[in-house]
Amino acid sequence: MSGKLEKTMGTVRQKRVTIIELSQHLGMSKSTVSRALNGYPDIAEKTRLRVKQAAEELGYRPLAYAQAIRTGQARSLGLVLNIDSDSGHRPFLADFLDGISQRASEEGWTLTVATAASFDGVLETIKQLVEERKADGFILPRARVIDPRVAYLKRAQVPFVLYGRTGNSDDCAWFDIRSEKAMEEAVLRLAGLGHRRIGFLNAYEHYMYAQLRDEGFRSGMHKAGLSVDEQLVRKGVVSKPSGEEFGGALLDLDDPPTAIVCALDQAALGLYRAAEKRGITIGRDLSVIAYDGLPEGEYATPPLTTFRFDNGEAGAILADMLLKRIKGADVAELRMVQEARLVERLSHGPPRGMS
Amino acid sequence: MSGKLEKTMGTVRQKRVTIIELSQHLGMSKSTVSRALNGYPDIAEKTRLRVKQAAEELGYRPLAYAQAIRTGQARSLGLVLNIDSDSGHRPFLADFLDGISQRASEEGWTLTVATAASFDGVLETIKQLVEERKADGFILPRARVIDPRVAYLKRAQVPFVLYGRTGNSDDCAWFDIRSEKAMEEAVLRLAGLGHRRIGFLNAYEHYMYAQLRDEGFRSGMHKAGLSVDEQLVRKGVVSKPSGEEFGGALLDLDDPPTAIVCALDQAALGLYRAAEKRGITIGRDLSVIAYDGLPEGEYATPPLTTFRFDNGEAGAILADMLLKRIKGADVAELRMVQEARLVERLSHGPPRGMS
DNA sequence: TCACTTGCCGAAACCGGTTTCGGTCGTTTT
DNA sequence: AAAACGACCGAAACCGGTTTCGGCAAGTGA
Repeated sequence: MSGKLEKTMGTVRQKRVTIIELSQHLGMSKSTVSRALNGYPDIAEKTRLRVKQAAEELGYRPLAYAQAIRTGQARSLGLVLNIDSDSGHRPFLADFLDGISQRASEEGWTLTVATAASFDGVLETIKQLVEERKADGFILPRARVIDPRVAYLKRAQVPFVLYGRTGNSDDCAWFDIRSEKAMEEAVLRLAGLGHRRIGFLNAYEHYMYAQLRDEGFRSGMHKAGLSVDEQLVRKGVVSKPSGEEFGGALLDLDDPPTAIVCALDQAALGLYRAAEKRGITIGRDLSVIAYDGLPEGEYATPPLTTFRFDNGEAGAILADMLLKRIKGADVAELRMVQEARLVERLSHGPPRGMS
Repeated sequence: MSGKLEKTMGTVRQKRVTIIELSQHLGMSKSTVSRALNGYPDIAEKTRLRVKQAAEELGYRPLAYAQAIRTGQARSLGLVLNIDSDSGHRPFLADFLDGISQRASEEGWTLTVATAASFDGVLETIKQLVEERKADGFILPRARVIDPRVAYLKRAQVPFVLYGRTGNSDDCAWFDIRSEKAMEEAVLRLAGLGHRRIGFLNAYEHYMYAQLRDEGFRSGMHKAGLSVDEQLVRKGVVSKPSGEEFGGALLDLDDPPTAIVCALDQAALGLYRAAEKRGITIGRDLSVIAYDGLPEGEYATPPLTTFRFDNGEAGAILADMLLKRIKGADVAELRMVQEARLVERLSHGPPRGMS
């Protein structure tokens, strides 16, 4: 019988069994209990079993923050989002989060999420989390070519993993989807259908992925034996309105493209509007291939051909990497790329007049 | 000069200034420093200023977990998601999260997110978080009529707020959107256009919102002077496939409805497919009004008329309530409802033959 | 048989804060 | 002028764990 400790009256905050109570119940010192539970080798196996069983019975669970004060680990992964970020990136979040926190949970870790209103705010928030030690490491979504988050975390010696590469990610752990390959494939496929004037709606070039997708686009054009008309490539189109604006600009050219590759589904969706306003039928007069796999794309008219990747998987991989990194793994072994998968729908086809 | 503490060599984990160092720097005891920073009244204002300034200069920031061990608060809000939940609910998440963590950040709190694979798992995860004290309170999305999370948290005396009401939420804090009102309005509007046979595709009735929407639907029918044909109301349709199945069933009736109200956009989107397969044109042969404001709805053909609510706002409100609740506010003052806004698009109109 | 390990555990220090308690000093009351 | 008081701060306990260190008893080798 454990006795003596259930005396507290009804309304008091649920009593919790502490390590001291557990040790008293067992008739041994709390240091022994602690070491038994934490797998120290100088505890007899028999004792360890007794302790574990009693802990189970009494429902003992150590306070995370009490442990942290000595170990220095909060057992929490940090993720800082910024709100004003182009909404094109938002839909990912749900799956991404699931992936991360699922993997974290398996190890008894949790995910600490914070948001900031601007990219500068993100850095500030990360600093705060680091200084208060609310997170032991960070997942950094949407790597930038020059990324101040990376600079800070390196200096502060805090573990992190990148979703995407940076301009110089030699000494970083990262995971990325080879979206440049997807862009190349998009171009090649369009060229294969007979398109020769192919446009490209890209994102802001301070995002590393935008730079990579640009390379992919150009590489595809090169492989297809086509030359890039710089008039047909536009940057900074990451939203529906900008997609409509820049996409429309391409359509209004004297010699408009017969196909447009979009780095983002959102841009393509904006382009749809521009085309509609001009009486251009996508899939017939104009081919479009994009990237992201947003649910809206499936319902657009015509359904949008796009590249998709499971962001839940990405989240899980990143969480796994970060966990390993925190536990001391070398960055060199924490790098990984995967391919996006083409979802062929009806927004692309042979150029008008060739069908 | 603070002196003496910068001796550590290069590669060591960034040195942090502790309260002891700060107190030494100031030439006073650490208890005085602590109380000065925490606003105790027995500290001279002049002293408090000196301390605050020095803290600022040295960049002192207390460790969250070191504070927690004495105060018992981790300064973190808990949110436990379940993965297998019908995907119809997922898109909300991004905005919702933003809202929560934004509000939390303003108070120096963070958001701890965990996921579970099943609803039972959610309860287990919450228990774990509570016992380890990784969160001081919880936001419970998607209240159920009988909600085990509520039962547990009440017993454990842990603060929480509900997103939605439960069957008996008298002694709970909650925020909800009056979706029953939306359903009523949908019916009234359809009836006003001349519809008399109106169907209803509802969600699982163990969700409180489903029960409320059912009431709203019936209330609308009643106010319109229409009687409810039970044949035309179906439950448990929360996904695209089930929307197609159950929606199709309604369309296949001998005397099919001329309009269908959907408790969820996902259901409506499934219904769109069913209609398409049967050669029925939505907006002309069949009117549809749904609820959620998913982005897909805007791109569906025809664009879906639906009720929308800003989930970022909901998140912020819930976080605010939870914070207040944790600080001791009474549940009676922590209740709030808001209305969803109708987004009129092209999926509804007068019944065939009346236009 | 005695010194030397080795296995196992308890005592106590420690982590970095917060909170309680009591003491000093200048000021007011009587 | 003594007593009472209030403002202000320091010493020390405390929170609930983890980790270091030392000691005892049994086992081992010479």
